[in-house]
Amino acid sequence: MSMEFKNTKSIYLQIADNMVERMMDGTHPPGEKIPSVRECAATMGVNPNTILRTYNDLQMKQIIENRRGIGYFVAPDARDKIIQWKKEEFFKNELPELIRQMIMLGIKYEDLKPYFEQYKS
Amino acid sequence: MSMEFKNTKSIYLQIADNMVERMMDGTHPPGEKIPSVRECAATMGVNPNTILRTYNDLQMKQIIENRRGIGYFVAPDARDKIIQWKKEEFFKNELPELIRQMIMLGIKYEDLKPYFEQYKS
Amino acid sequence: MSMEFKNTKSIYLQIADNMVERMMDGTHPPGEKIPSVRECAATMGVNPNTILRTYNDLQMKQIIENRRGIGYFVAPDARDKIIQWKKEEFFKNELPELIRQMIMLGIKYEDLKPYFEQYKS
Amino acid sequence: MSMEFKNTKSIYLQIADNMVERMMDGTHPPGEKIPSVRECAATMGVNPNTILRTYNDLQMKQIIENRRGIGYFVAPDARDKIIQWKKEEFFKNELPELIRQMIMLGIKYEDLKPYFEQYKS
DNA sequence: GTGGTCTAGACCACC
DNA sequence: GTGGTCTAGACCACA
Repeated sequence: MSMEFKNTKSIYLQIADNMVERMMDGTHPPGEKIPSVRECAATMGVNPNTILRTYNDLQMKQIIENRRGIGYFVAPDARDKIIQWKKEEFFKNELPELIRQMIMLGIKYEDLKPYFEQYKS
Repeated sequence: MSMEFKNTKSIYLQIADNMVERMMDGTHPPGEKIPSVRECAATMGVNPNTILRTYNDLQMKQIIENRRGIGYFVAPDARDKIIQWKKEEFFKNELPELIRQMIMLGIKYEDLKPYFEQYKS
Repeated sequence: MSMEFKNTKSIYLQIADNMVERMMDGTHPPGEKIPSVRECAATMGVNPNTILRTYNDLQMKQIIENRRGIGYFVAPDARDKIIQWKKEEFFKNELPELIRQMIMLGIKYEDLKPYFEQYKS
Repeated sequence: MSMEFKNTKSIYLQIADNMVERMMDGTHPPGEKIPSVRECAATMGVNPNTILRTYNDLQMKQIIENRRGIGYFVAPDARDKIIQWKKEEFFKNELPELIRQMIMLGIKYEDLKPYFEQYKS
């Protein structure tokens, strides 16, 4: 089984997002080993170098750590790091852009409500 | 004065967004001429080819029209075209992704309220 | 002419050191464009991907900047960034290790003097 | 208790440095037995293969000797061997690089003095 | 077995 | 022309 990728974002970043989600939902808890570069590459159906790029990226963000010759592990405080990183991105970049666009389109705050309730499950 | 660009989105698309906003806020009303490729390039501080790409893009979306030898003009129904295009994009692509992310970060619908009121002015 | 590389350090890091030195000695002053990835690869006699790695590394350290489709440029405050980075490395990692070793070998502070005077030119 | 390792140098070499220091400071005097591969691996919290590599390395430098079935022993002239080896390394490789870097950073010979006195104890 | 580096070469978006 | 991404595959050091 190989993952499906959008064409609008580079694969290695989509995989990073995917890994991050799996850390947040408990599939890869803090301190645990994540799949090896080669294994992950096989699973995702991409080149090992692509995964290496993903892992490098996450390592730089201090979300995963590398133990030489053993593999990559989820950092103990990975969740904090992720939330901090994503929230910053959300409030600094995405939300203002979102609001700007909604104003332009005449969409009001209240108009969003039904879309949120749909996901309340 | 040259425009500021983010590195996460291509310049010609950022300029397109910019033009579209100026059409929506009345700076470039329907039927009016917009700046020539060269002039716009100079204003923005970018390569004329980049502007050309922006204008081509907007022309394909039927938001602007080209009168050979004279220049580019805002289409009579530009506003409708823009709203139709952007709304579709918003509800189909952006909103679901937004909600997914907010759930992951534990941000609630109500948390957005203050950000909207801030822009009510 | 291709650069000479040691075997103890990866090529892309040796090239990074090389570039940094050229920024410090004025060959690549702040704000100036540095050789394109391909050009530099040809000069150094290595694969373009290797240079790309080097440049990515320097970009992350905010020593060089990227202007889309145009090339890489030395950051305005590159010198400060470099000195800050290298000094930190020097006093935190290298110097203590150096002193520890000198003590073990019975080399005294004064023994270093002649080696420094040799480079006074 | 497991040893702390830097990521910039291979573990087996860091352990070698550690052993060498303990020979110089008298913890492991010439002729004495050093901990077995397994014991050392347990103490350090690493894979026995890693220790084996360390011991092989030191054996090749004639700093330790292997008596089959008994264990590894500090060579009678270990101290001389170490000093000879380290001094050569120091003056040939490390010192020139050190000086080059200090010049680039504008650090002078005299600036080092306080750091040495601090360790005089 | 693990990751890290490097090459060669392709294809793409962008300026 | 510029950089960015991806693949395929080799070789290495390390655990």
